[in-house]
Amino acid sequence: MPTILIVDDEEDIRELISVTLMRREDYKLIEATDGLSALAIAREERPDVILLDLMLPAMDGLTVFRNLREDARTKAIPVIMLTARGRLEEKLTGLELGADDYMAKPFSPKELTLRVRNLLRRTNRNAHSSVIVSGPFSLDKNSLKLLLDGDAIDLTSTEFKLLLSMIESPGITQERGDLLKKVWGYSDLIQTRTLDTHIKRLREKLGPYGNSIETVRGSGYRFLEE
Amino acid sequence: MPTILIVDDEEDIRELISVTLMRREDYKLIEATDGLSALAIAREERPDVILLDLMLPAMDGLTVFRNLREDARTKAIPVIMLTARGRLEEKLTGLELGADDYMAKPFSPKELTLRVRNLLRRTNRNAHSSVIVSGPFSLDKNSLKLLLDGDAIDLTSTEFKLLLSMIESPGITQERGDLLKKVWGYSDLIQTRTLDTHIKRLREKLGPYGNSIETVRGSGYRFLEE
DNA sequence: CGCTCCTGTGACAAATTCGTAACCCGGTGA
DNA sequence: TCACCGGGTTACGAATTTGTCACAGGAGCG
Repeated sequence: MPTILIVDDEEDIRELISVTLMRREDYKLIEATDGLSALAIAREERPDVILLDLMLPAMDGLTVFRNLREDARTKAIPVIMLTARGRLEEKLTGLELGADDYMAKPFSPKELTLRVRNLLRRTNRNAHSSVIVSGPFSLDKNSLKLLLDGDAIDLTSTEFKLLLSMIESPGITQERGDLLKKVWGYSDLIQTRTLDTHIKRLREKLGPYGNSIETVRGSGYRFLEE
Repeated sequence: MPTILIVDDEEDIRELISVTLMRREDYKLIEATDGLSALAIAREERPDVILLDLMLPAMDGLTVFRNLREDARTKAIPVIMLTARGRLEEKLTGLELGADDYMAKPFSPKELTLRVRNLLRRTNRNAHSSVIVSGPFSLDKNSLKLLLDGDAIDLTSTEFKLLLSMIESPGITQERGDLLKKVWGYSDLIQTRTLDTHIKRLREKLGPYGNSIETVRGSGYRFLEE
C-alpha cells in the first residue's frame, strides 16, 4: 500500500485531498501542516509521493522541496506541487527545481487521483519491483541477492531458486514433486533426497530464520506466512 | 543524447516544439504527422519521451497511446499528451489511460522544456549525462576515461565498454550471455573465456576496487551497488 | 617494416556446487 | 510391538563453473 504525505496548512484542503484519494484508491495518508514537520516525516516515513503546497507558514514549499532534494533519504521521492491558479512563475520555478508535477487549486478531484496514480505507476515501473519482501526477508530477483534483516546472505543458484519458489507463495504448502519440478525441472515422481538436502542447506544459511521453512509431513514444504 | 518523438499533424506546432526544445537542451528530435507512423517510429527508435497530440488525423492520439502501452517495446516510454485547452474530459481520459503528463495548448515554452526535462530525469537518471558516478568511480562516456578516487585509470576500449555496461546497472546481476551480447555483439550461447579474461584484466586495473565487480556464480557478474 | 599493445582462444587449475547413497530417527498403523 | 514410511543428516565424489595463464594473431603507430 503506497504512502502519501500531504503537506498543507489548510485543514479543508488536506481534508479534500484525503477524501478524494481515499475514495478511489487504497493509500496510507500522512498529513503535515508545516515545512519542518513535513521534512521530518518524509525522512522518517519515506512516503511514495508527496503532495506539497507551496504556500506554507514559516518555511515555504519551495524551500521544503529544495531540502527534500538535497537529502539522500528523500531525493528520490516524487513530489506534486500545489498552489493557487495562475502563478506561472511559481510553477516554472517548481518545475525548474525538478518537481514531478504541478497542480493549481482548485483542482479536479479525479485529476488529482489520476496524477497520483500515474506518478506511482511510473515510479514503480522504474523501481526494483523485482524485490519480494516477507518479514525479515528481502529477495531481489534482479540482483539475485537475499537480505535478511538487512544483512546479505550468500545463496547458491539452486538455493536462491528454491527460496524464491517458496517465498512467492507464503503459507502455501508445496508438494515435494512440485518443488522438484519448479526448481530442478524433474517431471516425474522420482525418489531423491536432493530437495531435503537443499532445504537443510538453506535452513542452515538462514540461521534462526531457518524455521521459516516448515516441513509438512507427507506432503512437502511451506514458507511461513508473515 | 535523449530522443524525443513529436507527434502532431500541425507543422507549426511541431516547429514550435522543435525550436523550443532545441533552444534549451541537446535532444535528438523525430517528427511524425500521424498515428501509424508515430507507432512505427516509436517501435523502431524507442524514443526517450513522446509528445503526443490527441487530435490526429485518422488514428486519434488516444488510440495511439493505447497501442503504445500494449506493445512491450513501447509501454515504458513516457508520454506527454498535448491538446486544446479546456478539454477536461479528454484530459482525464488520457490520465486514466496512464499518460505521464498532460499539457494544454498553447503552452509556455519554458514549461514544456521543464516538464520534458523532469520526465527524462525521472526515467533515466544517467541517460543525458555523459559522466556516470558511482562511489569512487567516475566514468566519462565522451572522453572514454575512468577516474577512480580522482585518479585516471587507463582502460582499453573493450575494458571501458565492459565497465560501462556494468556500472550502468549497479546492483543488477547481468547474465554472461547478456554481457557478451552487449560488449562483443555475440548473439548466441557460445563457450568462451573472453568475458572472464576481461573481467580479470579489469579487476587488476581497478586495484582494491576490483571487488566492486562481483561474480554471481552460475549467472554472471554484478557491479556493486553504491 | 618492426615493435608494441590489444584481444581472444584454449588448456589447465582452483573453487564451488550439486546430487547421491547410506544411515538415523520419529511417527504411524497393523 | 514391530515394520514401514518419510524426512533429517552426513560425507563423498563428480560435475560444473570460474580464475588464470600463455600464446598467437591482428591492429595501429612511428
